[in-house]
Amino acid sequence: MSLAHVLLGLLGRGPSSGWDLGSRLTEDPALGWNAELAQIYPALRRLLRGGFVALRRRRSPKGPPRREYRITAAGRREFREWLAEPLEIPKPHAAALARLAFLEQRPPETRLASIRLYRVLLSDELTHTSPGTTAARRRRRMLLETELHWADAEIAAALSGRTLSPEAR
Amino acid sequence: MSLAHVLLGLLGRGPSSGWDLGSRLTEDPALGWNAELAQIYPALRRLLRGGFVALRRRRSPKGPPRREYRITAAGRREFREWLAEPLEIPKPHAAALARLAFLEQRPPETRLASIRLYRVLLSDELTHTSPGTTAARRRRRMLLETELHWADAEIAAALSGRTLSPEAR
DNA sequence: CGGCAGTATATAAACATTCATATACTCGGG
DNA sequence: CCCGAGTATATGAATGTTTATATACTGCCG
Repeated sequence: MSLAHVLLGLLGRGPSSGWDLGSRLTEDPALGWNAELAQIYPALRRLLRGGFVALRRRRSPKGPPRREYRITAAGRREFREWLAEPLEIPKPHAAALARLAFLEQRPPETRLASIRLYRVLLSDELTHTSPGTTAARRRRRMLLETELHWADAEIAAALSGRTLSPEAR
Repeated sequence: MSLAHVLLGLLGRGPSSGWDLGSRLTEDPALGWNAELAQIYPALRRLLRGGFVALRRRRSPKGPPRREYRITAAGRREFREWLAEPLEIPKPHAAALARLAFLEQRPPETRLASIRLYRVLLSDELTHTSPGTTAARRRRRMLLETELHWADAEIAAALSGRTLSPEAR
């Protein structure tokens, strides 16, 4: 049950609404978790019922009234316990990676095209990535850079394998 | 719906049973997907009903009879279409990363301890990782190595910040 | 021969996540 | 003044995933 705890973590930095929490999750992939609003709203209600957050309605300059949640002492306690739980290397669940894993079975042109496309996505992502102001962001940036190197190496290898003239300097 | 397609991909390398597919998924994290047996068995049945795989029962040297599935022409077609779908940078869903993202809020000792623990996990994982025989495995290995570097840098930074004597050679 | 470990399949229930859809309020442009 | 875009909350249905549990067959050890 990570979503609830990630929300508590974000609320620990200051009160905010479900909408804001959703934006922060999708805007900062270094947070390590993503969720739709349809998931966040019920989660906040459960947290409220459990006494981990408190609610204050505020009318907003635009749009309907905001429901601002702030973390309670019980919420902080719960969050700290979750933070202290033993870490684990995550098990992968990513369609893109699954596709990459089967590339070897495809003809070289297809393979090359896929990796090139993935490379574009990676460099896009890297340019939209904020500089490493926290450990988690530094980590994410380093990983993206490594993936970029990997993609370049695979592209070079595919080219040299196809043309039989080693271009992989 | 990635699980079904990953199973088709694995079956493309040769017939196998639900049990074997499960083992392969958990043993090779470079495949990019993980699933429990409780999820794999129903998925295989759906593939069978859809005509994407065919079933043959074989008695095994030990244990109950194996149900071996092999991919059909329709299955290969379906798999190829899935492979051709556009790639996307995955959205993160990993409790460990979510914890790391909130480390900044914790006292330096806690932070240091957590990163050190994560470093142990990483180097464990790296020693159990088979050499890069495929693009996906090379990718995974490179990423693990990068994470290791990241962890070392963070540890060094935490130490120098705490002791005020820069040990980060 | 009784129990344990490993192989193998299976299901129900609980839980988590995504997708589609609806509503409401504000502001600015046509 | 109506419409679209952006802000904000919400729900139902479908789908996907995990956890707990059950069964069965074999070989080995005590």
